[in-house]
Amino acid sequence: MAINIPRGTADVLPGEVELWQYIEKQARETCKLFNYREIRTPIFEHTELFQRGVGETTDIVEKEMYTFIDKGDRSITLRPEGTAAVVRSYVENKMYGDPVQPTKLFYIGPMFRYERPQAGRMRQFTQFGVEAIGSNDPAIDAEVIALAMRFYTNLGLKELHLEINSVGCQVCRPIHREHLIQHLAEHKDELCDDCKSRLDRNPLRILDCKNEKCKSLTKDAPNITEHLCENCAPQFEAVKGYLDQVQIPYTVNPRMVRGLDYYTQTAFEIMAEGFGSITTVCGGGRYNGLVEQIGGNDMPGIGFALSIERALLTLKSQGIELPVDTTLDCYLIALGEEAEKKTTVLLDQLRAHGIAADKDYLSRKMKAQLKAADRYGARFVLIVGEDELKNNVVIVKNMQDGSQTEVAVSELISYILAQ
RNA sequence: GCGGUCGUGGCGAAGUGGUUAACGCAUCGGAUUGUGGCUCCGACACUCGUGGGUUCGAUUCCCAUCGAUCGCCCCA
Repeated sequence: MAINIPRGTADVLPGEVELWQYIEKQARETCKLFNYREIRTPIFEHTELFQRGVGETTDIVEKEMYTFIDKGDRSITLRPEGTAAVVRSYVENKMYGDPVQPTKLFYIGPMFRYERPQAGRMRQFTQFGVEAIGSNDPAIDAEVIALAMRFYTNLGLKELHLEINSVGCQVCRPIHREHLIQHLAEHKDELCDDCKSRLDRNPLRILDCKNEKCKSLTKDAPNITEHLCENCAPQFEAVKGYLDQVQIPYTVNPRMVRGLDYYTQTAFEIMAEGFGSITTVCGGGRYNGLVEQIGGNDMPGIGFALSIERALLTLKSQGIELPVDTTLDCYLIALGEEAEKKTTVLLDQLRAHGIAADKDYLSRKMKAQLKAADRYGARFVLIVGEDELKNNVVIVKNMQDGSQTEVAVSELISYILAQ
């Protein structure tokens, strides 16, 4: 019995990998435009990093981490998200001391969460994320959002929809939380089972419930955006103002919450018409307590993360074709043993001059070789038979229009390069 | 962790309690002895996911198991 791929993982095969390369290139170029620099951190970290950074009571830490004990008896975890690790590196490498500030970083890489796979949710998935650490300026909140929007619009995604909210800070959020619990406590029995447990664990989540009864119960629940403190309220207003100025449309969703503990103030999600039940294609927000939480100074930060898998699914469901090049410059066909030797030399010369070239290795008939050339998207087929060998020429067949000409072997490279 | 659907050649997809298991695509060969994308002809299944049960007989019925997929929870 053959061994198959672990659940929730996927092979990216030739044909699809070109789409990945294209998307990753777009991500890097967008970051370049916004002056964010790439950082690569390990795929595993000490478990404690995520327990402290992401939060003990989050679903990620409670039940979704790939954690194991290594041979040195250390508890290690495959990273379930990128922010905690980037902040760890920021603190460890004392980036707050860099002359250039704020610290603007991005990463692209695999993340791991143990859960049931479904459309757009895998156990190993790939996130592109951005972090700006060291500035509390609401303009940088808008910049981070603009970066994500620019990335998606450059890919050609349509019907993007930005939702933002402020989840407050250590001052106003606990107060709002208490208000909410008081409001809901009266109707506790009417809440759905999930929300009953949320009441203690994460009451803000109840506002986000899709259950109709819960929706009606929270209809006149206190709104955090109306009870932000004197720091958070103007911050939120300023972020919205900057978004208006760069003409990024948004809707305020006072019920939007983030699943990770470290978020403060600005929270946002980008939604898109997409696949299955999941439409969130980017999530992010400000995390002003996180750096300190991980052992650094009190430094503000903001970032987002998006999944390349979801981006690809969304592009596909919107029928958007990415411009990928899968052509081959030359395909060589040899007829006879002597010609075979000759094409081996020609192949090497073509490649040495930067011309992508290939030949048959399955002893197929000429007809089948031409078919193969066609499949490879070859622009030219170079044919060498006995006559050509004798005259020191090569037949160059243009696969677009079917025309062909004889070219002297000595002229071949320059002829192809001129095309 | 819970629920729905599904599991037949490389891929897609019919089908029946009884024996030669359709078809389409792809692949290979031929029509066209050195010329592709069109057409025609031909070739191509040691286990119909795995294990067990019912039966004279199961790929078809039942049970279990594994896997895939979609959804819930939660999130990217």
